Amino acid sequence: MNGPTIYDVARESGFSIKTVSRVINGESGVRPETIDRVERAIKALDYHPNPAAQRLGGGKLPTIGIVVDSIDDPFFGEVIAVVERRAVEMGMDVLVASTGMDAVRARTQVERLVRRGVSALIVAPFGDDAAARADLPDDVPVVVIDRKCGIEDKDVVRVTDHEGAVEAVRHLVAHGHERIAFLGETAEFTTVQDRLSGYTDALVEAGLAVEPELVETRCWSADVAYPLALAMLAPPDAPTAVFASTPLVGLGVLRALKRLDRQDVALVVFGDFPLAELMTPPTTVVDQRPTPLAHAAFDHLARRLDDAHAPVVETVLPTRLIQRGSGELPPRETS
Amino acid sequence: MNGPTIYDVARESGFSIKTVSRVINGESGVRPETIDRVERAIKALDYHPNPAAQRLGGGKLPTIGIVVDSIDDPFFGEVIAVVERRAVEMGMDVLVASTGMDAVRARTQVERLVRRGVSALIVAPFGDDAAARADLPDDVPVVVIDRKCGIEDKDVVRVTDHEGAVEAVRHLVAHGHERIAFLGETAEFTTVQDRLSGYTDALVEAGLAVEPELVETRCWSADVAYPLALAMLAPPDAPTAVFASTPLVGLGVLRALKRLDRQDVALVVFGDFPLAELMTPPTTVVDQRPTPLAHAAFDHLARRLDDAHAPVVETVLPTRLIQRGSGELPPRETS
DNA sequence: CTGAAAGCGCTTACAG
DNA sequence: CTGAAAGCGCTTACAG
Repeated sequence: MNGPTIYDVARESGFSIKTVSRVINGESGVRPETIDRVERAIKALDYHPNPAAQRLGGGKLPTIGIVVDSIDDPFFGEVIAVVERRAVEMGMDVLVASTGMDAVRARTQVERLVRRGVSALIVAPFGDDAAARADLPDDVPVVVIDRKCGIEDKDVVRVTDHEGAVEAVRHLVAHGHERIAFLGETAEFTTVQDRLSGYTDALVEAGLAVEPELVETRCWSADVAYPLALAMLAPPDAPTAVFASTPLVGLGVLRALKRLDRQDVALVVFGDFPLAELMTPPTTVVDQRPTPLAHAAFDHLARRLDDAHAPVVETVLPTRLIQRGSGELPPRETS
Repeated sequence: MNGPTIYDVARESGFSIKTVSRVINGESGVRPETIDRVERAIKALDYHPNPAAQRLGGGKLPTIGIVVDSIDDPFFGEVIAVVERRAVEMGMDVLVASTGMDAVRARTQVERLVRRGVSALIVAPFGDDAAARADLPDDVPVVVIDRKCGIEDKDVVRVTDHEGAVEAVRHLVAHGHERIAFLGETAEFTTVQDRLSGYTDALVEAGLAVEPELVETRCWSADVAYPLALAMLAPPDAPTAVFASTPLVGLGVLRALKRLDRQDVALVVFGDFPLAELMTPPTTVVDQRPTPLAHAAFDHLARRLDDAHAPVVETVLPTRLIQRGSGELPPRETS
């Protein structure tokens, strides 16, 4: 039931286990010929190091931990998919953990993964800035994704939240809208705060008033967003356009529009989502492109695994406006 | 940097490490008072057993491995989300692995997880029956999900593929359709074979002809399904209804319908998907309900973790037809 | 009901 | 450039 151990490889190759260990870990200062013989023995025996023993001996597990809001969120699903693929390529595997948007659980999940001995962590922090910062370990490489949360001592990969929101709202303005609603999640997140300030800035830039009754920041989930969107869009003096700060919020808005049987409300959603192109009209989005984001995060991870003291970097990826129809609707005639 | 060990707990509680070990593992034959004192010490020190040491000592890792086609598939995403939540409840964590629909990779992924020492595995097998069977280990509990692949010696949780397909096609027949297309993935899978036979059986039952040119089984992905659906639906004598064997295929069909600007083709998709209700018309589906399936799989896992020799069971969950509009369209007038 | 010993398969110092 | 020793933190037999 158990495979060959380092002792078997040592015997087979004629060297000591220490030398085999050196070869496995790619340490320098081993004669090429020795490396060759050891590798031959490893192949011959189909030897694979025991990760638990590696860890206990003093190393880390060949494992990457990833902590996200929820695994079945399409955005994070794509991120995890990319990370898993890249990890497998380097012979590592991936431990997933979700926070369920619960700050306490976010903390315990990170703690558990660190205790497990993961080599590195990719984390979408959750909670207020202070909590998010406190949750992250200092003895394990961490790459923060999606939200900065005021974290300065870790590598961060995020998108241009502010600029993306500005672009979205400018786009609506350019199509003639003057009364544009903002629907978003709680303002606890830097991300959403940035998107909200982008919204505000774009309005001011266009010389339009920021109407507080058109700003709704309590959309925690699609289910919560739905009635709030309904309330916002049902009245005769409803806004002619909506900017939704996340795909989940956008989903709530789309449900409300369907319910109201309205296809004349302009909509731009921050974050692309599957089937957006199949809506009627197809949904215009600001794409945050999870795949490049995940690749960038993994690149940083690999770099830091190589050199724990590499300088901290923050990568801010550009978003991209994808015009599909809903964002190009003209303002409807107000009754 | 390192937390307390079992020795610290032994010292703190006044017992030996063996007794502490007994308490940790819930072994019987320990005095209640002893248990109490040890647990108190564990709490006081905030002790957590080192998983790598547990594993190396002879146990398994408190870890569940899950192998699926792809992590960003909404169906599997939901399954993984449920499994992760349940696992965390029992203090275990989750290693994810994707096959990318590649039989070779399916094998190596399972092998890797077993080598890592996971306590149990949840696997959506990939490949032909013989390969799928050969891939699964016998020394680790395995629960097979979604596809049976002729596996008889493992717990299996799947849905009523045949009956679900029959119900879908009957539904279309009941709404007056006589020319119903089948679009699906390769016939390599039992799952799709069952859905195809359900389609055929329902047609025969209704006294309708099975027209080979209406059966397309080469839809590997949404991208492949799209042109095939286009080719099937563009001609003037196109079928009036479509049964899509998976959500991915359904997506291809929806794109084709959008492209053809047709809202009068009846459609039932096997497998629910997000935003189905927001299509025009809303998409009628046969829901395979990933959440109950995942819970059932986890229940089996927990049972087998308790008793490795529990009898093998196969759970077949019922599907559910959700009428949303697209499946209730009447046949269009043929030109 | 409890404990002392040996061992799991690696790694880290430390030698030479 | 290579190796012998000790130790990581648990568990499994085996005693008593």
